[in-house]
Amino acid sequence: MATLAEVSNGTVSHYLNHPDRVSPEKRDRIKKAIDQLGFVRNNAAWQLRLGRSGTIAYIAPDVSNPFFSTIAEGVEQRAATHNLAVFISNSNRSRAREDAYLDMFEAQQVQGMLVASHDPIEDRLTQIRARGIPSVLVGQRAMSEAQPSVSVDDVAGGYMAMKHLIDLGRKRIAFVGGPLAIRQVADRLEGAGTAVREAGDVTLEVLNVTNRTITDGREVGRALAARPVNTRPDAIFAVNDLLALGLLQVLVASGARVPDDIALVGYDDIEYGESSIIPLTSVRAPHEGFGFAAVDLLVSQMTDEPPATPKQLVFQPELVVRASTSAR
Amino acid sequence: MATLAEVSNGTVSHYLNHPDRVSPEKRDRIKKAIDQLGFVRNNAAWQLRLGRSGTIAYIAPDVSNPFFSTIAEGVEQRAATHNLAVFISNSNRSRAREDAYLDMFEAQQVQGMLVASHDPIEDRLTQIRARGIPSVLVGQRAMSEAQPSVSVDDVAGGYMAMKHLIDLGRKRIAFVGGPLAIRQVADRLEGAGTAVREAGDVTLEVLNVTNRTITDGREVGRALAARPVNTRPDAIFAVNDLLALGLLQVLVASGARVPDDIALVGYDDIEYGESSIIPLTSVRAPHEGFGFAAVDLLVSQMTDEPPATPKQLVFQPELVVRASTSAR
DNA sequence: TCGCCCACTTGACACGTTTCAATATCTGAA
DNA sequence: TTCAGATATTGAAACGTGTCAAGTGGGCGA
Repeated sequence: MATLAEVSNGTVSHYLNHPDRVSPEKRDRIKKAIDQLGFVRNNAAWQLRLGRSGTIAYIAPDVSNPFFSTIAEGVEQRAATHNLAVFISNSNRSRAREDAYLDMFEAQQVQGMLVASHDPIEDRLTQIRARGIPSVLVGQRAMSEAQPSVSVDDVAGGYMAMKHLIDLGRKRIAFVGGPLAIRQVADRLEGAGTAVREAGDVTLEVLNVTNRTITDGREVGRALAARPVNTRPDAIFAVNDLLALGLLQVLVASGARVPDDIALVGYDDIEYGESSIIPLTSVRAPHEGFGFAAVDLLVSQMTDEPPATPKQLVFQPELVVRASTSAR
Repeated sequence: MATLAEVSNGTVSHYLNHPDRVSPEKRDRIKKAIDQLGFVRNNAAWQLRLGRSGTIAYIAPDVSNPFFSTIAEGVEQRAATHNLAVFISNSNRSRAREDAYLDMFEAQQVQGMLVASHDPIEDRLTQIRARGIPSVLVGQRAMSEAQPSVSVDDVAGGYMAMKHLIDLGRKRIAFVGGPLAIRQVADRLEGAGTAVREAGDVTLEVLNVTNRTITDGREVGRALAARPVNTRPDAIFAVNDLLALGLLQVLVASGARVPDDIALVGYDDIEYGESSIIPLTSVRAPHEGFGFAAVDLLVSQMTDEPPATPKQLVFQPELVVRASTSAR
């Protein structure tokens, strides 16, 4: 490359990084050579020399869940303003793949990681941080003070959802979600439990699932539909919208009237909830703000400024009431 | 690192790559040093030395469209079996960002790219291929023989959808989609047009949109709802499910009966179509197979085996009829 | 004892870039 | 004319790894 333009590679480097420092004549020669060869700067070498990669990673448990892909979009947008590229990856809810990606990104020398995980992963992130790569936990409040996180107050969200159902006069309420080892799930259930205890005369049944997908929702829906009518719950709080959509689909198909027979509340307020069979009441967290805030927090760590905002950002959710809990 | 274990870096390298070639004693010393330092192989240097990165890229126009995120999942899964990591990126339907990502991935020395684009991008891919990085066009059939692609027969799909509406007896049909510069859109319209011409007594109105999102669908929906009833179409073919969902939502809210007043067909058969207000009739392409096939095609190029399958894979779509076109 | 082979280890080099000190060339003022 | 200073260019060093030829030493057979 440098030889084709008949200049030293030092000059080529200057051309690329400080074009003003190179004479118009060589500038031309180099430009011509670049075009001719279709030259692209080798990033591996560049990284090696500079010691930084200009990239950050976003690890999501499930890209096909709109909740996470919406966040991804916010992340990308904000990262672009910082001249950072984002590697999105999909752990498919598998801790093993999460680990593999963490390893890979560390080797890849990303400058920071945004990790949305369902598993307890803070220890791992602490190790990685010790080796110089900062991270932000997304969607799960960090236990440790040192670990920044961006999350929703899930206890409040759970309370909100359950209170709403109770205020509608429902008595036999089901909570669909799991596993309880997942922090977000446990928190939402905790909030819900508080509301139930306050009410006094309401029973709460917990229906466990493993994956929190539409498919899981359908399965629980079928199980409920198979029950004798008088043992069915009269309201359901689903731990996320995907589950709620699956439930809704099967319940409606089986002839149950929503919300008359069964009222339904979801969580996350994904875009498709609004256009579902019965538009879905849901607990909404500000998705876009999520991505933005996470990137800002990460960047403030990367640049070593003392972060202006508190390290653990907790958004307050809000309840969006739609047809699935209110007769039209 | 090497100094801590008191061995040469050559030995460390052997330990990492040919552990059998290093004595048990040093093996221990090195292992200890690795643990103590939390050593992770520097990927930049590794890449630089080896000249390959072990990664491929998947560029999608819109990660939040489930059609693309479902493909992403298939891609990941298949790539994992080849020991390849996948960088997913989101061009947000912007050609400029698409270009930026192509540059970045080339500099990153990915070993191959899967590109799902709405824009004519083959020239760009040809250049990149000339510099040694193979690619597979996803969702759009390549014009050039040399460019592998995985796509759906969109002309057939468009024909199918329109034929279905015509067979229902609909006469004033609208096609919602755009811009026509997008190959997929043009193909689907072409197929639809053929069905209309065959029928003879059916009129086709084309309603243009720019982004093919739920939001765009809602907008067109509002415009239609504002029309006097007798000038409204009695059936709509939306160029993708997102549009269809947006349309559906607004039309139903405005009191139109679907499918009685207006029948509606979408395209892609995303998961949420089935659980929408009125379950959506749609043209289905095998998403998962898509991702698998694309990775296989890419790998066969990377390894230089003559690819066993033909280079341009075209899947045949199938029509999934649901409530939005059939009274229950 | 000598020589040979084997197992293990080493050190130098290369990959493609940036940076930096050093050199070469030019400009304008004294 | 000379010299200080600016400007333009160069070459070497360094980043962290894998590879390879070369080296060390030990064991074993003759």
